[in-house]
Amino acid sequence: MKINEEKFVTSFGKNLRKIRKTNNLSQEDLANDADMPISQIGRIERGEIKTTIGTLFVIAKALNISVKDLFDF
Amino acid sequence: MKINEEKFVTSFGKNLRKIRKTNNLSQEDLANDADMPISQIGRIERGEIKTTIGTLFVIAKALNISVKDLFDF
DNA sequence: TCAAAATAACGCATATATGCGTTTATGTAA
DNA sequence: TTACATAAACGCATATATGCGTTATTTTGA
Repeated sequence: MKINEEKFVTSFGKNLRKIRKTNNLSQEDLANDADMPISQIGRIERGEIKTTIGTLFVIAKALNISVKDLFDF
Repeated sequence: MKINEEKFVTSFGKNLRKIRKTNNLSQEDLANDADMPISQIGRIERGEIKTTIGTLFVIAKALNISVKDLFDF
């Protein structure tokens, strides 16, 4: 993918990790709350994949924040 | 997918369409600016698919807005 | 009503996200 | 160190987003 898009995806992952840690949740905790595999949380946080808005929705819900907040970086 | 997620995806699509029309762009215009197929824009706006954050990025860029703004609904 | 523009709705191949498991590496506290 | 928790890094099958056409349908303006 293009360089800027790549940067965006990694920034998103870092921001998600930051939010998760702020809430004192492990990847496993978040995975359980969002009802998704731990491995997927890891891949998203590392910026390996471009996750979908469906996943954004369930993650935001598990974190009790809005999807907008996931892009506050 | 779950009912709430479905609603979220359709809401997102409607919001994108609203933003696009506010900017007086046809689907073709936006598709050209974002360098993606017209059909994909249509499917996203109709809520048929759960697009990825990579696509969110290129669409937001084409609209000269931030990804956050795409979720302002 | 007519013509043109815009959008919807297909089909199909390919790329990639997801889901699930296992193994390795890293960090952290006793 | 040792033990434990956490995260990374794999592999693999399946579901789905994407890309690119083509054809219908709807909308819009003259």
